[in-house]
Amino acid sequence: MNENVANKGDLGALVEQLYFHCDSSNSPEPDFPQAGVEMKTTGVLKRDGKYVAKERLVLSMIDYHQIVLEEWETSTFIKKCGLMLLIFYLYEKDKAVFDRKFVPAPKLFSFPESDLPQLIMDWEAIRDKVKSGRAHELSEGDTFYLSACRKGSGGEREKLRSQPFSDMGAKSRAFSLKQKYVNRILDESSTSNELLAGHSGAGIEGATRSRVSKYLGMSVADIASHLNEARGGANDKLFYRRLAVGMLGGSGRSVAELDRADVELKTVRVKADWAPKESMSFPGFKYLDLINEQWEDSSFCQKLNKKFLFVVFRMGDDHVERLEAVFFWTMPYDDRLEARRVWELTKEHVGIDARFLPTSADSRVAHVRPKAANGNDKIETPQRTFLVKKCFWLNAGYIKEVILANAQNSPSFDSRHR
DNA sequence: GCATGATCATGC
DNA sequence: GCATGATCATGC
Repeated sequence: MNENVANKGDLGALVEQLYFHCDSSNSPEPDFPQAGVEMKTTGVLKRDGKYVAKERLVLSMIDYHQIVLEEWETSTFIKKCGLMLLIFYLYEKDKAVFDRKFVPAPKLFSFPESDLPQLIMDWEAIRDKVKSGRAHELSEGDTFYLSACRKGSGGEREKLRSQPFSDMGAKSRAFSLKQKYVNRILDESSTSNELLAGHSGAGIEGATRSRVSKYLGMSVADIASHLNEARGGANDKLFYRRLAVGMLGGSGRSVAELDRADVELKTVRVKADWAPKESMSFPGFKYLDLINEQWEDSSFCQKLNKKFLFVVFRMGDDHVERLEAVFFWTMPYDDRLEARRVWELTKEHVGIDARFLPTSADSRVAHVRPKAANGNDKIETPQRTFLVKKCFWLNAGYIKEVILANAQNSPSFDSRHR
């Protein structure tokens, strides 16, 4: 056993061999078959006095040929990971594995009863995607707690696996618990294990639907008075977001239950014809960072791989703005490829002349535009010039497509708009 | 009326 | 001080 910081599996293997005197293996059986316990070693960071997950917790590999034959209760996954010994260590960069501290205390973990409805829905969503011959389209954004994350390193990473109902090769993936979900496991003080209080049986989608149903079709003015919210100044750009958060039962800027599931909340205001007033912005990038990044590691890619919750307000023909639609959305595979193309194009152009980046005419899906405090808010480019900060945007036209495809059930959806 | 550039308010 | 989510403003 060599002491190699780079080998991410080493610490787990060391603990298994030196402490528990057993072999590390990649078998579908739990690490301790007699006890039915799977051991997982994972890094944590300390933030504001609390332990938080360094990353998602990767569990067992997904066998595309096997999972389509399975049900949750008797699945390979639940056999292996139904009961886990979670061993945490404090991740400190550049520290050799032997020197790491094991904090907080290990935890014998099984999935809480209240999370099961959602976990099962997640597992089934992954299985059913493979069943429909779309294993190659899997995305972490497909699900809420349990996701299908990329797994494999170096050359292995690009190696494709076969899937049962399609000739397309699919990237190898493993079940994983989202980072935010692991944070909840770590958070001892976490009182609420509920999905959305009072609606746990329905999963996050169902719970969200029942939360907002009473507001659908209601005018913005009525919603605001219901929630005791008021528009701030003339430039209150977060008013609609506060309404959305309020309707979803959250406070401040976010809804705790959706945060834990790593859901990206987006409020969209559309005109009578369902066209958004604006394109949709994403976090800014630094020119100098972008040229050294890979797509998979870019923040744009990571955002687009999330599950989104759209809260759509529409200006009616009667000039009254209403809550028109609330729906979850995951970016379709082909559109993720197109977003990637725009990103790669941007990376290439930033390297040549950062003044000229893709505009909305260059792609159906995404473009690049400023996102800065003002005209003086500039950062350095590879050409050693300084340009105003920018970010990626999803085109308003693309967002319109998404909304039209998902808002059919809204109170005043009119098929003529399709 | 859209595309593009410019900027605001807020929370951490 | 900056990242974030969002909207304003202007020219074509």
